[in-house]
Amino acid sequence: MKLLILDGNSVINRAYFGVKPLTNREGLYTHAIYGFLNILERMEKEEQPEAVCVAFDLHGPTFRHLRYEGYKANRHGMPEELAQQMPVMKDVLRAMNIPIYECQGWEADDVIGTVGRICAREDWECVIVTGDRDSLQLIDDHVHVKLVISKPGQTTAALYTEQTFREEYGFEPKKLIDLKALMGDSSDNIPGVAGVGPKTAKELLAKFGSLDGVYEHLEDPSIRPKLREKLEKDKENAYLSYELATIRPEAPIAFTPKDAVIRPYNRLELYKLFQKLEFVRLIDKYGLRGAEQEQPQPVSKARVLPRQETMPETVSRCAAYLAEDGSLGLAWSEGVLVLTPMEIPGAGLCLKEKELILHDSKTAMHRLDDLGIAFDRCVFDTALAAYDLNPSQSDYPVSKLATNFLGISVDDRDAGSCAQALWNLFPVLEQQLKADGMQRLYQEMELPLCTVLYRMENRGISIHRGQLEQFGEMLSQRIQSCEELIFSYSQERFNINSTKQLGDLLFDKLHLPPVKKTKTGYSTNAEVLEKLKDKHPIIPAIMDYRMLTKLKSTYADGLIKQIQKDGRIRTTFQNLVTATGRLSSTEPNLQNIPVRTDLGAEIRKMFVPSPGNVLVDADYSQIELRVLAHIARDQVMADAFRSGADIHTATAAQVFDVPAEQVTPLQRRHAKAVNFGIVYGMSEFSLAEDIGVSRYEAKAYIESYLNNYRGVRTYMKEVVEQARTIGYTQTLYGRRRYIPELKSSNFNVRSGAERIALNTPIQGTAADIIKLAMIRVEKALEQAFPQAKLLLQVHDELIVECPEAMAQEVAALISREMEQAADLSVPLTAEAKWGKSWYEAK
DNA sequence: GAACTCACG
DNA sequence: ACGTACGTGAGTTCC
Repeated sequence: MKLLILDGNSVINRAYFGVKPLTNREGLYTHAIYGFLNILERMEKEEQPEAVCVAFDLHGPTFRHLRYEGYKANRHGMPEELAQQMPVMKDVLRAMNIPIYECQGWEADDVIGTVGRICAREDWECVIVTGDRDSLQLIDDHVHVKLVISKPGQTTAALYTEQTFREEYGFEPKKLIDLKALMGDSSDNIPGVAGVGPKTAKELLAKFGSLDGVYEHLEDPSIRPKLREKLEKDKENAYLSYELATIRPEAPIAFTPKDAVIRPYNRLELYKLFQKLEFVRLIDKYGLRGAEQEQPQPVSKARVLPRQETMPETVSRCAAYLAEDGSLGLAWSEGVLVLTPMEIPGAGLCLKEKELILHDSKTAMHRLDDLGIAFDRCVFDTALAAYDLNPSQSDYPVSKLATNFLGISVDDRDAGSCAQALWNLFPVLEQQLKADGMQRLYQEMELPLCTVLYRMENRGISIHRGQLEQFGEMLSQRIQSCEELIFSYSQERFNINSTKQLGDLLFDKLHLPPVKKTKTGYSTNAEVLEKLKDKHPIIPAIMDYRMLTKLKSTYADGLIKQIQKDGRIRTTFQNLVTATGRLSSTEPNLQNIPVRTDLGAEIRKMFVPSPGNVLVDADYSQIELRVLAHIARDQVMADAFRSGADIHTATAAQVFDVPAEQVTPLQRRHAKAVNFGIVYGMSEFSLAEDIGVSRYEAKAYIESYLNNYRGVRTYMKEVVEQARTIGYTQTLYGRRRYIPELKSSNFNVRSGAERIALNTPIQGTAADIIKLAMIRVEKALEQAFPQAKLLLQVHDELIVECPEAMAQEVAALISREMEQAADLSVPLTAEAKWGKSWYEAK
């Protein structure tokens, strides 16, 4: 068992100097707290302790800590910005249920030493986190020190054990006191012996072993007369320094390691504090989103199961967890079993006919595959359930769920504890899903989809490597001539990829008018370049360069790297990532393959079917607007869709009050922009920007739009209002997203939240519908055309490969299944095409 | 690691 | 008066 104790003053001091000053809108400094939490999180991750606590000096950050950092302290001994953060820091720790130890008349070091000694007595390992080398004297076989070293931009920590200390210093940790007694420590007001520095002190110790040893051998001939004189003169100081440097591990504190065992956060308190500190990202990171609405969790809902030698074959349901190191934990109603990676092959494990509880089932299925363990049915995925309960978190490790839902502490590396936790989490999460009205969403959409995604990932898609390489070579040539053109204009060579260098050239040397600024300098993005393209011939060349290098590095070179031995590329579909319920795609991302430019779309020619097959590509037509028409119950928009008309033309006809036949292409283009913008909660400013009309005109468009689509106007207002009241917004199928920022007093934060509240039900419902469609398509193909395989999903589009001969029928089946996936008040249409490449099928 | 840019729906 | 469109992932530069 391991306890982590932070030297609070030292750590917050490191944090304070390690990050840029930051205040919240009330002017309260927050950066030291942020940095402290960062270090705490890092240390917990690296050390995986069972218990955590913090020691503080009672009088706040001391003069010596600051001097140590080279900081010129004011007359109060510490900067106001740090002093201010101390009480809030302690509040945060209290909300995290991390005990704080401090003791009148005793320094934090003494308290830490005391804690270390008690740990040793109870056979706990104690790891001290500090930025201060003083604590190194406490090292023994139970006590280790994690020394935090902050360099600009990064913070690392080195673990010191007896051995590593000895390697660095050449003597035992306790002798650090003798060293200090001799050399002193100006930052700590320890005088030492005048004229004796680190080098001499080390030499003396190496020879005579200790301070006493040095004075016993004062007459030793190896001590030069001058040095002997200094030592004699400051003997008293040396022994005083010895006392001062000695940490006294006898502070009168009530402590046992059990007091510090990691407990669940006080979620509501921590949530409120993070809100106050405006640590919005931490709210998600700590899984606190929606904490306002929750009932307090019971202390512990977990059952501890006894370890067993084997799992009986009669067990019909079990939880299985694969730890990072490859060991497998199994937990069932009576017991828990752990198999190390070495034991797994010989265990003859068969999980067929068992109902499995998995954590991130899609990944788990791949890994079980790799191990050759047969399995069949996953009845619950704990990570997926946690994601559905709150999709805004950054990740869903078992440790986090165990803390939040069971009130226990679990090490993510311990397969047995994790399996046990999964077993215990299952009923709790299921109950919570039910309570939040997401049981059907989970059982009928999310869980079945995992198997579909798992199969799609296994299948991959075939890529024409040769053509892709050829395309890359062509790009290289074009990039080179583009570069030459740019340098002929710039009169100097520079790194075109560097926005800093490019900005300097365009706006300082060539004196082009800066259009926009970023946090760090001039903006040079496509939008800016577009506005400048007529002002200097270098601009179009840069635009070309950007396009070409993007295609080369991300797509040509990037995809080639990912091609596997069988000529296929396999993406990972992330189903636990987005806040809206969409999927995402990584390594590689196959959801952002170019299509908008002709040259980019060439990439799609390299995505090809297996021999003898075709790719069928089916996409929903205007699914988000149809969803909007349905959810907003907008009769006018619904009628437009029912009539089968082009929605942008119909919108233009409404907005500009002309017959549909008389809508000009420009009017249609503007109406299309409004249709899109509405879905995102766009302002008139942005619309004006987008379509190049005055703000005044843009406002008139929106007004006219909302006057015609009355249902949409009402919806926009009501959906935000409801979200503010209940704390979350939801899709047609009950998927939730908590949006606490709706109550922010910061205009920007609140406005952003309102747009999210408006957009999420639309984007999320569309995502739900295509998920249902995927399950239907996979099933229908399996039955009717088993050679046809679903390969990719791109938000509103499915890509299937099938033998050429059945293309037409398969296409018809896919579009039918997609269209019937949801029953809305407007028709849902999906068009399917096919061809010998993705390019042709689109 | 943060910032910037750009690819997609 | 504010600052100005939702959701993603990847490559590059710079501190």
